[in-house]
Formats: sequence, C-alpha cells, structure tokens
Amino acid sequence: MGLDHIHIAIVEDEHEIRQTLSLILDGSKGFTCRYAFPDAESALASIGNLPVDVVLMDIDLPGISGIEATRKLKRENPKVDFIILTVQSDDDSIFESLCAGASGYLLKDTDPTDLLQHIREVREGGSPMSGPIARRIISSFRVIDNPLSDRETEVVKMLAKGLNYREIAEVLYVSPNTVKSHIKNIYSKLHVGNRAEAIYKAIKQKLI
Amino acid sequence: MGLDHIHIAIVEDEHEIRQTLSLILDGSKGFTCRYAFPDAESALASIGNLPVDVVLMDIDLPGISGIEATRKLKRENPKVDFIILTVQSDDDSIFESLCAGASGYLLKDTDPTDLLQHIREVREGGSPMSGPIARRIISSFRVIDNPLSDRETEVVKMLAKGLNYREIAEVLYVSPNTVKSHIKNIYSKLHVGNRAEAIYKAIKQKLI
DNA sequence: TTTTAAATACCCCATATGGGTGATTGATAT
DNA sequence: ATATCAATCACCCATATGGGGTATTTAAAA
Repeated sequence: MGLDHIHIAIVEDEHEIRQTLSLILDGSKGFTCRYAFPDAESALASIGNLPVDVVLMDIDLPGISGIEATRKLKRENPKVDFIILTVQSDDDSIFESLCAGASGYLLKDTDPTDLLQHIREVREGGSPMSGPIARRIISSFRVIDNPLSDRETEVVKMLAKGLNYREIAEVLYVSPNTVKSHIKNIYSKLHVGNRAEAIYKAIKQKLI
Repeated sequence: MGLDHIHIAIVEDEHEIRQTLSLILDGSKGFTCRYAFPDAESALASIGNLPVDVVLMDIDLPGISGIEATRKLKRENPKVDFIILTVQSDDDSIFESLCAGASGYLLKDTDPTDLLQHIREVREGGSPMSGPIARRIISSFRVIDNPLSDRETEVVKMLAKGLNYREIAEVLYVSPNTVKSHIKNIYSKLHVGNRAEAIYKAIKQKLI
C-alpha cells in the first residue's frame, strides 16, 4: 500500500452514493476502490486484514454505526486511515468519531475533486476536515474564564502532579501555610472541598 | 470588514518575512495588509479596536509571546480571526494557541498561494491547519487503552466528584475497606500515589 | 481616598488518606 | 488443573488534609 497508488474501501448504505464514489475513485489516476460495503457488518467481516490504505466511512448505517465500525476496524488495522464522510455535523458525531480513531471528517457536500485531494492529504499524514468541522474541533479548546489568580493556577497544576503542601511550598519558596491558604482559596473559588474535585473541575474548565 | 475584502494584521519579528507577507497580501486582489507589527507589544497597543478581519501571528516574538498576545487581543476583539503562522510544531505550542483563541495554525513552510486560500477559509468559518498540525490535534482525541477494571473506573469517577471512602462505599454497597483496596489498585495501575494525580492521569488518558 | 484582591503566614484539631500486609471467593485464561 | 485477576474485607499506623479562625503587606480598582 504505497503512497503512489491509493487503495480505498467505502462503507455507505445508500446505493446511489456508493456507486458514484466508487466510479469517481476508479476513474481517477492513482486511486482504486477495492471495496464498497453497504453496511458495517460486511466491512467488519474482513477485520484483521483490510488490504486498503483509506476507508471512507458513513456514520448513519443500518445496524452497527460507522463510528463503532471505525473503532473496531482501526484497532485491528492501525495503519489504515479512516475518513468519516457523512451529513452529521453534531458535536457528538464529530468527537466520538475522532475518539474512535478517525483521521478525517468530511461532510457529504464535499466537492468530488476536493475529496481526491483530501484522500491524498490523509495519506500524507494530514487530517482533512470540512471547514465548519475543523472550526468546531478547534473551538472545543477555547478557555472560558479563569477565576483563579496566576499563583493559584500554579498551585493547582502542582496539585495535579501529586505534590503535597510541603513540596509545593519548596517549589514556590513560600511557607507550607501559604500554600494551604492558596488551596483554601482555590476550593472556595471552584466551589469544591478537596483536591480530587478541584483537579477535576480545573481540567474540565480548562484552567490547567 | 465584509467578506469581499479582507483586512489583515501581521505580527512577525523577522523583518524579511514581515515584508514579504505584506507585499504578497497587498499584491493580491481582495486582500489588504493594514498592519505589520514587529512585536506583540505594538499590536497590543491597538487593543480594543483592531480594525482588521484576520491576524497572522507568529509565536516566537521578543517580549510577549504570540500566544499571550492572541489571548489578550482575542478577548477584546472576539470577531477577529487569529491564524498562528510559525515554525513551532510542538504540542504545547499548538494546544496553547488554540486555547488562547486561535482559529487556524499554519507552519511557515506554507505556500504563499495556499496562505491566501487559508485566510479566505478562516473568514468562511473554517479553521485552516497545516497537515501535520491537524493530525496532531485530532490524534489528541484518541483513547489509549484502559488498564482499569469497570469497578475501578467507577471508583475513579466518584473520586473526581470529591467523594471519600465512606461515601463511595455507600454508593457501591460495599465496605470502605474495599473501596480503599480498589483505590490502592488504581494507584498502582496508574503509577501514582494520591487522588489528585490519579484524577489528573485518568482524565489525560481519557479513562473518565 | 477607600476598598478590594492577592499573596503571604500562623494556630488548633478532628479526620481522611495512603502504605504495608494478608485473606477469601469466583471467574477467566492457560 | 492451575494460575491469574477482580472484587471483596480487615487491621495497624504515621502523616497529610481540610475546616475553623486571624493577620500583614502591597497593588490595583473604585
């Protein structure tokens, strides 16, 4: 499965789309559509040895979903790149797909010519994503607002590393009592009562 | 600042690159380079009212870093799109930039023609990223493998909620000693020695 | 100018925590 | 058939933790 010629599998329940995609691929230099499965089950039958470079996976399939199929197939074929090709653009579909091991996420309104370029892109180590999808993903990293002072944030980070009062105090060159004061203030600001919860909240709110 | 004509600010310390970029932009139909700052400080001087659509931001600047500058400027100019344009490709740079509010992340080896397309892309609600960067970002969603048993995972989730031995024991209808045993096993599997670190690792490894 | 917030520091004290060690049962894997 | 692992429970003990206060200095904001 070299970089020169790309072998592809399609998993797509709609007959029309499946046909169109495979025709486009086989009609394009450097691309071969090796499989065109109508559901996840038939794709999973060849699990363990899927002799393709790239899988184009629909999400909304009869029976097992494309996301589940991606998870199982990726586990057994880690070198294969999975591109989700779907109409779903909700956050759950996007993030679950990525967690399942997809390397790209394209909407079905993608131009066929662009699709070929995107397939090349994923083989070259990229991650093709439709514009709005990419924006959603990167937006998920945005920080809300940080109620903690810089010093307090420093302390929370050290708590997450498992340091205790004394150890934090040594790093900061202050008294352990001061560290304790900071931690009490942190608890109060985050509305928690112990380290475990504080760290959980701090991470969820992207404070650390 | 309409979609038809795009006004841009550049923040880049290297004179050569700054000049080249601004010349390319001004020489291209539909683009105007309105500012070309040599450092973050001069860009921050116009904070609160940055009359541009897009900022091209370098990271490695003298004084305040491009990431910090992005954070401050984005807070005051939420409608402006920030694209990081840098040589840095380490995870910290990438994720901190996104957390700071960047909507795109391009490496400096980006083709000038592609750059123009990427700027259009960000204005249309996309998030242009160089191939390897996109791959790194989406890879960050991958789940590794969970060394914890179901019961242990349950316990870790309750630890994250701030419950203590007794409270967890009550929820699970087992003895507090059993909970303690579970927690000790969790520590051993995650190679940590206390709750704080355990929760940090569990979240980072997407176990909870 | 006054107030507020952050960073510093200290005290008391009940209890939660973590390390060590050991044991039983049932299920799963070899 | 046997070994391994998950889940369950128990006891000892030193120390870390969190809740309750209080207080000073400095810098920024109102």
